[in-house]
Amino acid sequence: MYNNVMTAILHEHQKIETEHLLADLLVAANRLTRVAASATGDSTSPAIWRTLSVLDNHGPMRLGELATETRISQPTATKIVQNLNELEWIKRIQDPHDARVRTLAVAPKGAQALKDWKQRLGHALTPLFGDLSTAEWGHVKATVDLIRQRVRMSEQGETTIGDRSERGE
Amino acid sequence: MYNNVMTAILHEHQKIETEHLLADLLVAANRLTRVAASATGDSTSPAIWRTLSVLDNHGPMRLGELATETRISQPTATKIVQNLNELEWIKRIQDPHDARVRTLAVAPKGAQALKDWKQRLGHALTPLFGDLSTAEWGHVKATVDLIRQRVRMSEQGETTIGDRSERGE
DNA sequence: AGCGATACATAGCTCAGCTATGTATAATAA
DNA sequence: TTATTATACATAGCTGAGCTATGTATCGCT
Repeated sequence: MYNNVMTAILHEHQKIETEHLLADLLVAANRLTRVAASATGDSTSPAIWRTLSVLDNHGPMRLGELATETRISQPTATKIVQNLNELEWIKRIQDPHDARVRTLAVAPKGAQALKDWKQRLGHALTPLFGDLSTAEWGHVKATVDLIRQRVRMSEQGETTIGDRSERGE
Repeated sequence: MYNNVMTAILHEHQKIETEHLLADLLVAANRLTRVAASATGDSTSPAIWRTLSVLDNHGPMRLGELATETRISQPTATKIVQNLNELEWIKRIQDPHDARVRTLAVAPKGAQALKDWKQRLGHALTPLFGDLSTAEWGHVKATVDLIRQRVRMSEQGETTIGDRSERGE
């Protein structure tokens, strides 16, 4: 039965149109973000959750590291981190060897907030996604894993702009 | 061989943890958006592409319709539409029966811009996604289709805030 | 001791999101 | 027909995320 689903994909879409698929994925996900925002009434920005998630998955990291990892400029990272700090969702740790460095770590409050948000979001979208089959959840999970993996890959590959040092000034 | 992939999902993850999966999807997609933005150097905002895509898929629609469909407030829709209009990517058509209504449609220039963007994005992410198997593309495509379908479903379901008329004022 | 490089902060801009409110037109009731 | 209410969109004005340019403090090295 599950194999039928697979066969359907392989036969009906033997040639999947991948040309626009990634763009369509981003647009669809963006729309889903809006649906989620209105369904949960969440006023906290996606950037906050993104940053907190990265910090949570990756463990303690420097501000600059966080900026390049999440592909935002260093000043933008500074601002988001300030917001997270005011919420007491992260803590800034002074590096004992380098006074310039602020190492960032998720605070217990932040870990809880993240967990709660994911759960709230899941529940809010249950009316829409509650009836998904195991196979369909499998597609979603595979996609999430894929994206995560490739985003991690991208850390080395592409051009990074933002710090003077990296533009050779 | 492709069946092995499927079997792997079904056996190794017989019980997929769906609790946080949707949140993880949104976060991952958000990160991918950042990767794409930095890879393409695209200065045009995701909101512009989202709005243009919706208009392109749906066909001509009113501003208010666009706002509820994309789950943004009417004033936000007005602003985005103004930006799209300045780019000449959409056209505003006067409704002959109701002078208040501005019907919006994608202009040829906009359709081209959207197509070009999707292609640029696809190419820019080829280093990351070029090696995906047919099965993996299948997962992505299935996920995109799922999201689209459920987002469309959400039009009726959830609470809509934004217009005075809908808050009973 | 001094000087370039580095890590982060600040200033100041644009755009996307919001609520509250204004304005013009339609629809309806007096 | 005219006045009232409802509707469709625009405007005002705020916050936060994104950016570039630049400032400040510290490190590393000569």
